[in-house]
Amino acid sequence: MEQLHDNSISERQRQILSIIIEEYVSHARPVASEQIVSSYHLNVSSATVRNDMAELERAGLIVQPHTSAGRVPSERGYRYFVENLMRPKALPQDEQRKIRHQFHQVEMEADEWVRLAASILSRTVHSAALATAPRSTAVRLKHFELLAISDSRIMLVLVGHDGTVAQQMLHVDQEWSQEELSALANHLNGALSGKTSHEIEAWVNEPANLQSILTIAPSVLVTLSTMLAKLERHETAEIYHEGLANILNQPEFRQPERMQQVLDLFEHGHVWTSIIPSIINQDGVQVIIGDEAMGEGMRACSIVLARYGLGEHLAGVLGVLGPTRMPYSRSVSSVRYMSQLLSDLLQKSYNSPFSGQGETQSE
Amino acid sequence: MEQLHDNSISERQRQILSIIIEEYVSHARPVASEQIVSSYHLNVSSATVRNDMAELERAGLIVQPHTSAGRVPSERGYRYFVENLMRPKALPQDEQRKIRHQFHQVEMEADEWVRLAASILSRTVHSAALATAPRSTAVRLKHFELLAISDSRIMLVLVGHDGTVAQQMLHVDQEWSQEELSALANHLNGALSGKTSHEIEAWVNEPANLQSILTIAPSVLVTLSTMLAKLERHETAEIYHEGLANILNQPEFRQPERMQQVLDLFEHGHVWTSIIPSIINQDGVQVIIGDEAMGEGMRACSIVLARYGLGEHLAGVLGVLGPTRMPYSRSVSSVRYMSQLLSDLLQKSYNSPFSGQGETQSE
DNA sequence: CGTTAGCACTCTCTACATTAGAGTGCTAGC
DNA sequence: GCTAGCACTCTAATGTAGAGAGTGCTAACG
Repeated sequence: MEQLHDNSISERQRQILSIIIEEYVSHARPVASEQIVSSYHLNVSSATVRNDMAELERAGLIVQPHTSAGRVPSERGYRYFVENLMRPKALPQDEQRKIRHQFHQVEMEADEWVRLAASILSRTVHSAALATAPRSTAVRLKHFELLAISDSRIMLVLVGHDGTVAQQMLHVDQEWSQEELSALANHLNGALSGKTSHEIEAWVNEPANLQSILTIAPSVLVTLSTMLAKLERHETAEIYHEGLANILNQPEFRQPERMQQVLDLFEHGHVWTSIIPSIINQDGVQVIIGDEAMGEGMRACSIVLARYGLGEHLAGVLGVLGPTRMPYSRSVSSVRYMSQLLSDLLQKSYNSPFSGQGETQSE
Repeated sequence: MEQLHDNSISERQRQILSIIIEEYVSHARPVASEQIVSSYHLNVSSATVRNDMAELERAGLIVQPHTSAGRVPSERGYRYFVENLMRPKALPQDEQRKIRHQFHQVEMEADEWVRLAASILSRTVHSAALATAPRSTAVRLKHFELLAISDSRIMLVLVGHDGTVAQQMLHVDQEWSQEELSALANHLNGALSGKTSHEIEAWVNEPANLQSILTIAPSVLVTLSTMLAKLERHETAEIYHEGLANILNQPEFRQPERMQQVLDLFEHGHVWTSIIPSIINQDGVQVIIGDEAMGEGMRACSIVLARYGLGEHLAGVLGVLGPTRMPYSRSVSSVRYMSQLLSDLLQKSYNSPFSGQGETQSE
């Protein structure tokens, strides 16, 4: 049925591609035709497999490191596998139980859960794992403080209704006493508590609201609003990571420059800031292979990511990063299960008084 | 004059030890007697140097990887060098200028400075660098919030007078409404704002203070006090790090297990939590060689650390981590200079309204 | 007694040649 | 369309020899 659909890859060729990928992923060395017929009973000879491999190579799905070597999947090959061939099955029951057990063992907080999730992921998939703590997608201001730091600097600290915090320095050209600042903060807290970034923005535009307030009020308000907005977009989210050693030990990262790139990624992860917001807004597990989404030079790396959270209200991202030679099926299963699990835990823990406007629900 | 002082290491032998260390540090390969006399004019022959080297080996300061190889410094050798031989001179003027330039280029905040400091350190010393943001050594409560998260959980968020923040979850056996919690927080904020952890502790012990307050008040107060105390001890301090690739590329970290150890150190740095508080309370640059302070297995690593900050009030830690084969002299100079520079910057920036009780100073 | 030239000895490293073997592509035949 | 068979290519492993690096020791020298 599917034979014609993508030009002229026969069913058996697909099967061979699958085998090559599986074998290569687990043994990290080129796969030979003889090896395929002996390990899997295809009812054809190695010569036939060779012919098929020649075809797969022509289609750009596998490559040959050198003349007398077996075949290795190409990036396109992995992509094809992930999209058409692989069928990730759920994690085995006992593994699921073991994982759940670790979570239930100790009563913990969201941040700890996320850290634990990264740790477990990195171990089950044997690669690096990463995760961000859950954040509300619509943060409401709970309270903020203005602190006089020096003549020209004021620190603004805000607390969201969900407990998230953010700090930012404000530069002003006039000196303000702590008393003046506290008074201003008091006044504004009364008016703004419970508002979102948009609502604050709107409030500022009501001329009446700004009368008889200190002259720095506008800049304070703008800063407040943008800080809330940043929180919502997860721009300031801290990213937990774990298991770097797992992938840096892999043969493909022996070359110093490859290693350098991966480490850069984790030390000042500019890349994440572009990827994470896009993941947050999608359902399901996303697979990024090679340099598909990241800059050139992140070849040799793949990422499997998923969103977790409570519907619209609270969300985070978690996933694994490994070499392109990665067990995609297992990774996808693990990431999917873990995101589901984390969502469930959050559900139980935050049957959330702040999830909506006034709608408080209880069990 | 110093000849006798430590048993029978002659002046020339010390000189030879210095040369061996310098050479080995920069070229990463065992140093031969011939190499020493040809590169440095010692006015003696290689045979003499060999005799001295035999003696140095007997003293445990150098070792020989195999029979026909040159010598390599031992951990004791490095330690001896750091304590008796090396004289770190200030960084060259132009380098100092270049570094200062990077700081002055952009007006920044303390956190950014610290990050930049780590980044510069890692580049000037060519190893990994780490730094913690400055924290007050006596944090006063500015404000706190109680947030109803679910039936049995309350989140406590506190803001210090210097802008530091901390969050913690509280478990309670009774359900509290957000209104009740806010009222309690309001009341307590009024009474406690400006107090240190000790003062809060004392306040709690005044029986009169706890009358007619909600029953969860005591646990809230205890939590508040311990959170403040943790802040002061830098236990929750985030550690910036940079330049991991610099050291993981070094030949001594080729073995996977070595690499593993270093990465563990950075991923969940339990080690730091014990080292950092002890550094905070000392002046000057500390050098930790091999597994002197860290667990077994951190062989092959050395750390050079120093405190920076404003007298008693505000302090942080910064330093570099590299292989034991590290340019100690340069590291010490760099760390010293950087800590001085950071202290100066803080001095100028935080001519601090909150450094003492009420003593506000201005320029 | 400290220093040195000389030398034997040990060990490593490199180059080179050789071989074994892995794996393919192709051809001819079923 | 499949397969047996084979020539061809390239890699990886092995062995050998020689060069070179570096030492320790000894005997001689001031």
